[in-house]
Amino acid sequence: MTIREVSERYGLSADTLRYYERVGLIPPVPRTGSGVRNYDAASLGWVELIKCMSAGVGIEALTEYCRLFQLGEETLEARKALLVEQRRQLRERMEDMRKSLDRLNMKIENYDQCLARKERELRGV
Amino acid sequence: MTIREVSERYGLSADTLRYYERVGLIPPVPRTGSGVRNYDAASLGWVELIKCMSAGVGIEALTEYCRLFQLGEETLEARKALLVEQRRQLRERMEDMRKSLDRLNMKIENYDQCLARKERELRGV
DNA sequence: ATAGCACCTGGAGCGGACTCCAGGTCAAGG
DNA sequence: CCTTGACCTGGAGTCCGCTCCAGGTGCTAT
Repeated sequence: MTIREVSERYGLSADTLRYYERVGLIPPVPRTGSGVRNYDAASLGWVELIKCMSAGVGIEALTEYCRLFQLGEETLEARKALLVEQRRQLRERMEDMRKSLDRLNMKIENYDQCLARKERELRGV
Repeated sequence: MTIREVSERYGLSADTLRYYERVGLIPPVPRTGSGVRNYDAASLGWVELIKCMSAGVGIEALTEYCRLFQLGEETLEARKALLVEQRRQLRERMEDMRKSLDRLNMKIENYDQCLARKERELRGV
């Protein structure tokens, strides 16, 4: 599968796909004789994984995960530890965002009341 | 209240507090005769607001909110619209992060099973 | 009077996550 | 053959959200 097809399938630009490979977010993609990327099922799996995870896990952790994966069975525990730590951090950030959201909701409600009051006053005049 | 005291109270560096003011995340802080910042209750309120919101809302939107606020009553509706739009975006990002978290949980569970199986095999030998 | 310290400003630097570009290669079609 | 178009590479540029720095000012304590 060409980079263009992968790009279209996952909604990631070709540049982004090359970037992911460059920095080691996904293992080297197989190439044709002339050096053109030819994504196989394994590569597609990595692309899908990274696309999904990159919203919540940083590049650095994901490259480390990819590196460990390529080292084989011996790194199973290290990989799990990495994922657990990333989960902790993600939960923390989500909790902060939830606080922002709560605050946003409070403020919006407040504006609603404020605007409704002005409305009534206008009609009362 | 000096910048140092505010810094300690909210756990934000003095540099960050100056930065917030510089880019207009909070309105100009009152100064002493010699130009030193002297935070009053209103400024503290802004600092607290920004600290809470910055986890979920971008700088640009927050500066715009601050700008509108300083323009007075006329901008009530615009401010509300801004908050509603930011809430929409925040919910979207949180949803993406939730997907990452789900995926992370699945993978961790998988590693757990994998490691447990290896454990059993080891004991079985 | 002077040393020391907290504070000021404008501007540069940084890390993360892309995004864009110039210049080059290759396979296919006219 | 020669052009065209998709792909390649390495490197530079961009945006965000800080963070650091140099050089300067002013209060305070000795």
